[in-house]
Amino acid sequence: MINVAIVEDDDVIREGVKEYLDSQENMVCTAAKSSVERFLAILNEETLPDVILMDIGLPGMSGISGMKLITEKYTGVSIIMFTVYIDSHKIFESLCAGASGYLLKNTSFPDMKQAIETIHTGGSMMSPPIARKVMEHFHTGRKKQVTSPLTDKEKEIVQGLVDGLSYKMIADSSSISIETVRSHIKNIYKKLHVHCKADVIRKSLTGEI
Amino acid sequence: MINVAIVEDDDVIREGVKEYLDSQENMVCTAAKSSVERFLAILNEETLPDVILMDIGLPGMSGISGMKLITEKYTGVSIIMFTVYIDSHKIFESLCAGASGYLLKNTSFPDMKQAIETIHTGGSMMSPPIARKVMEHFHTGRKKQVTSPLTDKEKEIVQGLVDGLSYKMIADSSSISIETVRSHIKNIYKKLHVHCKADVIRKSLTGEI
DNA sequence: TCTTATATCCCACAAACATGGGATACCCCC
DNA sequence: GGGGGTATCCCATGTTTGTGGGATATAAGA
Repeated sequence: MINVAIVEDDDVIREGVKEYLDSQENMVCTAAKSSVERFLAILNEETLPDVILMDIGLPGMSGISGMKLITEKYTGVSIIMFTVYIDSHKIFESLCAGASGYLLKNTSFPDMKQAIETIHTGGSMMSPPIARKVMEHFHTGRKKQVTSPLTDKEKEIVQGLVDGLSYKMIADSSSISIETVRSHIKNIYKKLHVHCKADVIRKSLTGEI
Repeated sequence: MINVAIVEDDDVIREGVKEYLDSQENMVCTAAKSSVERFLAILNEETLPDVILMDIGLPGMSGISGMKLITEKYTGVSIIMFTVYIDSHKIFESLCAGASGYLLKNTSFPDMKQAIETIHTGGSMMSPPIARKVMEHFHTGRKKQVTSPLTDKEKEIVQGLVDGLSYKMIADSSSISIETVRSHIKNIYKKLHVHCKADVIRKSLTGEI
């Protein structure tokens, strides 16, 4: 049984969600409050739910501020932001503050149920437009390693090192002699001005190459 | 009608997915290739699909490298990474390289279909464990000390390794004997279940410790 | 009190790595 | 045609690392 709470000021939505959740055989809505303040007033170790559906635009304290307070005090509770905002700033503020999921209010009840189940089992769920924003956030970070002085073969060797393989294992996986691997590595060290494997791995993982 | 291509070296999976997609009334699998090289050989403006399902662990060029080539040349195509890797490094490398989705291979056919539809309409989809990793990436400042089984001294040694120092250099910088460093490292290896320095560095840099 | 974890040190041996030499062959470019 | 870069292989030598054994001391728990 998954204990769920909802903090949402719109009466129709809040009560509708509560009714739907209570009608599921594997979950129960233990609290349905219209503001963070009212929710905090009844929150303690005993009433702590597994998952909280939290609106962002609330009267009084915002859902994001509320989430920060709750996650600081109680570990182990997962919070799903439940809102109409597709605004990047609110999304990333929520994620950075510890949200485990981000659902838009147009999400269907079955999808909401699935999201709650997923998050309860350690996964995470975002509505597709939110996921798109998050993805695009990473896409902006691509532009650098055109400067890599390494050849494809050398990059392949480097990947082997990063994967924790020994020279022998790299040689086998590329079907070349260990001596060839050693030779490539000598050239890699020269190009990168390093003198040990650890440096190559660090440079690779930190994006320096 | 959504044109989909799949690049996957496992014959059973590739043909199974192709068959499933072709049996859907709103999509068609226009290409099913076993390597990036073979896919690129038939790829042009006419054969360009709407969505590409791309394996990461492929013989020859990796799916991530393949994606970089494709997204650089053709804009407007969406690529879903389709793989067994839950490794943070691979996830973020994929996202930064322009992936529009990230599905694990245990994804059901209906979920896969939904992901393709979602991505085709401008959304994005990640398997829940992947979404969790992405979310955790934003959760700054919490999580560290709960996941790390290492003591402060051991973390100090690990930092030395990450910085590319030899045992001797770590010993000097901490004003302890090299034998003590070796002893700590033996304990670190035991705790992390690894057998070489490279693994420790990778785990540290990818946030696994 | 006894065990456990931590931190400090030592020895010895084998495996892996770093570095210096080579060699051959291919390809591209001037 | 020759020089430069790449890819492939080999040898020798010394260093670093990995792993197995120890030892001592202290602090924290069961």
